[in-house]
Amino acid sequence: MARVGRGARGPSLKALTTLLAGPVVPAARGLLACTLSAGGVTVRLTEVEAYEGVGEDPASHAHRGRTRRNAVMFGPPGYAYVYFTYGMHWCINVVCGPVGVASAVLLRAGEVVAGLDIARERRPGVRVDRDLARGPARLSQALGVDGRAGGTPLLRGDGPIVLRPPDAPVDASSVAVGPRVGVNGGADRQLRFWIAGEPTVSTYRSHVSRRPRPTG
DNA sequence: GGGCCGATCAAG
DNA sequence: TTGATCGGCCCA
Repeated sequence: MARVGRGARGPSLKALTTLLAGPVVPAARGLLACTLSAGGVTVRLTEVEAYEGVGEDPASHAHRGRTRRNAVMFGPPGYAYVYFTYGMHWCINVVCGPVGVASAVLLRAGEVVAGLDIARERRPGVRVDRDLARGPARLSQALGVDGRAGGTPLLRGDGPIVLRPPDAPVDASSVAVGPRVGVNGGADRQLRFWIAGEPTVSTYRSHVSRRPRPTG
């Protein structure tokens, strides 16, 4: 769909900036295959989830309106919303939409493409490189990202986290869609996007378990 | 001021 | 299947 000229070259930084300022679904799709660099490690994003803003998406942190915690979501696009959950995990979001619209994209998984040694150090016990950034909290841990990176710009290139457009665009036919993970409200909506066939995608909960009833 | 729950992960 | 572990948010 996206006709980006210049051969196999992906979208420009400017194009990505524009994309993030718009509706969250195209923004989420456009974040696939982008690279994210922090703390000496670079990952290629393989799985993301879109979250709408106030009112329409019960699963969104901004659903109930603006609070001190989610204030970044209401700001300009292209900034990091980093939140802490389950008493131990950090997760990274890219703020989307214009100022006042609190949509965001949760970065769920990626493939480590640079800084492999550092990522392995940050995630001791991981046997397979595929698992280094497989899952939102793992992704943050591999990059060494925590709450301190919250509210910083991602596209400017001078912050703790640097987001760059993909080297090569993702073919639309290779993007898979499904329901979001661990979401109660709005679970029926198809707002999770990943690159089909990527081993780094956390597909273990891609759909409801279909285990047959023991006794019928 | 108190209690509950969460956009998770890893081990049994 | 369940424990770990703590900040945000709701209710009193």
